[in-house]
Amino acid sequence: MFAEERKIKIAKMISDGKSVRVSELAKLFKVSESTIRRDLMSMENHGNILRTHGGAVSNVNTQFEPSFFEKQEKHADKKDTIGKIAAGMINDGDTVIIDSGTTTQYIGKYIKAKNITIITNSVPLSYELSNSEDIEVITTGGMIRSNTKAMIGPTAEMTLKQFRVDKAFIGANGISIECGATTPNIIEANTKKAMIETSKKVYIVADSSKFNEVTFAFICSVKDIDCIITDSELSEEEADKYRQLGVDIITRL
Amino acid sequence: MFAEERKIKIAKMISDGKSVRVSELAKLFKVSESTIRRDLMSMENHGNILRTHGGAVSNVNTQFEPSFFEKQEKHADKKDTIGKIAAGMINDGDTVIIDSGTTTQYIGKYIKAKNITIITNSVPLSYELSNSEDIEVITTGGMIRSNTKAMIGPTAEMTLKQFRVDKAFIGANGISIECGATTPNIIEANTKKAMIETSKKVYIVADSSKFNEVTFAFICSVKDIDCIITDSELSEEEADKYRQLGVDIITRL
DNA sequence: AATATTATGCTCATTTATAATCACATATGC
DNA sequence: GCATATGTGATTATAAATGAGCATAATATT
Repeated sequence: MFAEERKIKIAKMISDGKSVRVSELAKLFKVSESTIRRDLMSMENHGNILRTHGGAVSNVNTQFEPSFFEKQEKHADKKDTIGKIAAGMINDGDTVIIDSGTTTQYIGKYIKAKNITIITNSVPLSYELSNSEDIEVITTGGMIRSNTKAMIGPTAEMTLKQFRVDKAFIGANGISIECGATTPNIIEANTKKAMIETSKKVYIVADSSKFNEVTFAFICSVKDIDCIITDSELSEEEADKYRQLGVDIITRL
Repeated sequence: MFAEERKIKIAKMISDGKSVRVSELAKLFKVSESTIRRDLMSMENHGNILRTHGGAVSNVNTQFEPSFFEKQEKHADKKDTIGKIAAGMINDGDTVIIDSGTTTQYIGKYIKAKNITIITNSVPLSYELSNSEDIEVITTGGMIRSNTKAMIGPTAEMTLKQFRVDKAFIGANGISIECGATTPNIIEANTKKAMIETSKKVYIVADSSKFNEVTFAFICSVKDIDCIITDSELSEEEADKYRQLGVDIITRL
């Protein structure tokens, strides 16, 4: 490992939003702390990190615009857990679709499976996943919605028709027994429909606040859903309603 | 084994994401370390790689952190100017293809035209452009190459076939009168070909170090090119050779 | 507030890689 | 044939990267 490679990796860790510690980096790269300090010093001189006592943090707004992250802030810890649960459903060798969205975004950081293929219509997620050596990433293409960074529309749907995958993780803004899964944008809804048609097994990921909500555009009815991954604040009575319709409800690891 | 063959092989190793060591390359090719160093030096001057103490690494895994690497990346200022010139070619209402790559990436920040549609296969560029209200962004989709963050392959080509645009800005690693435009990766070359077929007018963007270089995979011949945007270090004699073949050469604003 | 703990900057020594030579061989053009 | 250019290998002084030791500075604990 060259000094430059090490610095690039450190820069990546920091720009991913993680803060780093000198001691940890030294262990991770198997070099002395002096070396790590020198790395951080040169990186700070180049301008993109901010050193702290004990390590370093990012000093710029990371690649994703604030509005995108602001959204993520709401229910962030719940979404994080949901992401972790969903990632655990992915096995070695799987082919998977991951929808764009603030909740599905969290799945990426917890994927441990090797040798998997992921199709996604999320620009930031595709970027993140493509840094992993164990994941082949395919994007759907399509028009980008500027606020969600989702690739949608006929192009995305055409791409999805070319594939057949094991599992699809779909986000939704509303879930109800009567109206199924819904989302505000009709084009995005169509893209989600195409994802569902492409997958053998359909997982809906949505925090508990989305239940008993109905938004504008229809994605699918409850019977089309194999499994809903949500957080533990969903009441047992509510969960049972879905279970009686044959939908698995998972609320914890 | 010719020197050029050796360089091409080294370039391929690096563009596959591997880092290379001078000592290993010397053993592998059965030449002295001096020779390997000379190879790497010339490759670095051509902007293809980033040398390190002991070897070299790829210089293209850096797209989301431009400010950190700008100083380290060779020809950054030239690429910046080229990007500015290219952006000036885009008029209000145009439909445009922008290829992935370190040079084309610079086009994004200078686009001033309103009400335009941009098709791109670059993940970071699509992200950046989608923040602009005046630009409709469409991505090609496809497999992501982890080091360049380019979406390539049959999916990308299929998407491109659905459209017809006014202008395409294509990057290339080598340009020569005899061999036309070339690039190291054959799948990426095919995607570039599809872009060229989709566009009425073809612009090649490449700094002057790319001239009289030939890399592995063929993109298009000189006669397929309408205009080459490069920097002012290209000699007038060289430029005239292309002009005589009907190619516009632009080296400054 | 005093003290303990931890992190830092600095210097130095060691290892390893590099640039700058020179020398030699092999093409290329006149 | 001769001059010139190009590619290569060997040599060596110079430079870069690293780790260790230690006094000083920053944080944590009592």
